[in-house]
Amino acid sequence: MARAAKHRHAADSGYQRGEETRMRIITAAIKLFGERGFEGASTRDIATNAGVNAPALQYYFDSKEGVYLACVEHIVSLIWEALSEAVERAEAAVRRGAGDDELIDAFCEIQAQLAEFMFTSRSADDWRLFMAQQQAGSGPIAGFQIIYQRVSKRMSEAMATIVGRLLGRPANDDETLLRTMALSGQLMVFQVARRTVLTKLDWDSINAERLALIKRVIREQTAALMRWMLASRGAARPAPRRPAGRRAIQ
Amino acid sequence: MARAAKHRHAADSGYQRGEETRMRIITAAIKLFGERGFEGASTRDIATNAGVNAPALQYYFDSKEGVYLACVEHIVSLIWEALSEAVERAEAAVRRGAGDDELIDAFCEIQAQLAEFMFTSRSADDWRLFMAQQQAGSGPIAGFQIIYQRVSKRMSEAMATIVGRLLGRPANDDETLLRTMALSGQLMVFQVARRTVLTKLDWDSINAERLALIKRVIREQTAALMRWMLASRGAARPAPRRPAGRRAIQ
DNA sequence: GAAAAAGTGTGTCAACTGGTATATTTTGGG
DNA sequence: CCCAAAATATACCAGTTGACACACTTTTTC
Repeated sequence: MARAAKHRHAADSGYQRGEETRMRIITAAIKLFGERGFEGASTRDIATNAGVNAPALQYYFDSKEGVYLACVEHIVSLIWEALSEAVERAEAAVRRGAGDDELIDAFCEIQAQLAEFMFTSRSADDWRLFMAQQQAGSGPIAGFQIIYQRVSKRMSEAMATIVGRLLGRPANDDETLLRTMALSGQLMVFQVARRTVLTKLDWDSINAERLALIKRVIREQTAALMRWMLASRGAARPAPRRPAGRRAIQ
Repeated sequence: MARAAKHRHAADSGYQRGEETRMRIITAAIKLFGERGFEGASTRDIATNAGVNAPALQYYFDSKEGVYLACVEHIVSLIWEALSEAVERAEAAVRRGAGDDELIDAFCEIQAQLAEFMFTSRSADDWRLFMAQQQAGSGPIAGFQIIYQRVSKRMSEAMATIVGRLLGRPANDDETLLRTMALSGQLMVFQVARRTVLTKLDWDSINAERLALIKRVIREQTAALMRWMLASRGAARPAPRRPAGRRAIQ
């Protein structure tokens, strides 16, 4: 919080109006950063879009980078708000040594919450693009990493721990982590390549029914994969030729 | 090809020197567009990096957007060069009504080729970032879609057809397409979120050994999922209790 | 070997960028 | 009501951007 002193704007003042415009700026910035990337979005456009004038950005956030980081903070807090419950449940399940089915369920629940948030959160389109730009390398990546880790690290550690349990491997094992990421990729692809998805399915948007379909597919496949992991646990690795898990199917 | 007339440069002239510098510009542009996005990369920087002066870009490509589209064309042709064989094999397997195992293998082979290309292609880092920027929405997206479809459409149709066969559903069915994409996501995540992957695994780069591990994980999980699809084919959806087909597994 | 085409270099422009200095207005507590 | 803090607005700066006009050199062709 040492940085806060630099701002001319006292973030925690009793003044309400300041907080409001601060929020308007962040909202507009997320949208424009998402659409055009960090360098592509000009501070002037952000200001106009937020209904303020250009120096307001310096007043509230010191610099363009400050605006960007404030956007990250805002998005991260939104995500965590949506995921914390599921993640904490998963952590608890692991701690108390829950059974395999329960672990699988906890994992799927995190994914389900994530999917729900990805597709239904208000202004989801805006921050999803923002995140995509970030992954692509746009913006002050160092600052992003620091802030983003708050939610990402904890979530993926919870997921990796579960996968590790099922595999009978350490949670920080290379293979465990890779498998966890591949699992997450099933859902992630719908966030990152949403445009491609919509085009290929000839969908105009994602309504409740379609979201339910996506969630079902992801859940089924994730559960199937995790049961497969369970079944092949301990099996000799280099010979996966034979039908190792006959009754591994649910 | 109507656009070609606009260029002062005759792309198919006998002149060799022109083609060379044209290529140097594209190479430099892919790198810079990838690092900084379409708007973040300046034509001057691209020119300097390519060892030419600024107006050369207008001379060869008419405009900044022209440079960008030429980059897309170049990348797409590289990708297709790497994937065409595997895709054509898959298409052939489908046509001749090959067995399930063979279809699964053909699918995995496409993924394997893609992985190989993603991680080992010369200057892979450059065009991967370029693609990531594109997916994020940076750059003249309309032009990209048109060009990119040349490879993307055919590849994903081949993959969807195989998945459809295994599921006993049409290839253009919503569920088929979603499952195909979720499958692809397992690999895609390593392209899109490579930075996250490297950080979480504490890897500095991806060497041959690590690539082999990734490919094995993806292949195993993809094959497992596809066998699961096969096994649950025809089973009543809400009650996947019975091990419907044990002979279906491999 | 000269004319024409292809390619390269120099100088310049108007538009826009992020940021600053500096009013002016609005707000809230005494 | 008053006045200091908070918030908003005006005018401006130096640097960069994409693009252009035009002169120059190299290569090909007849």
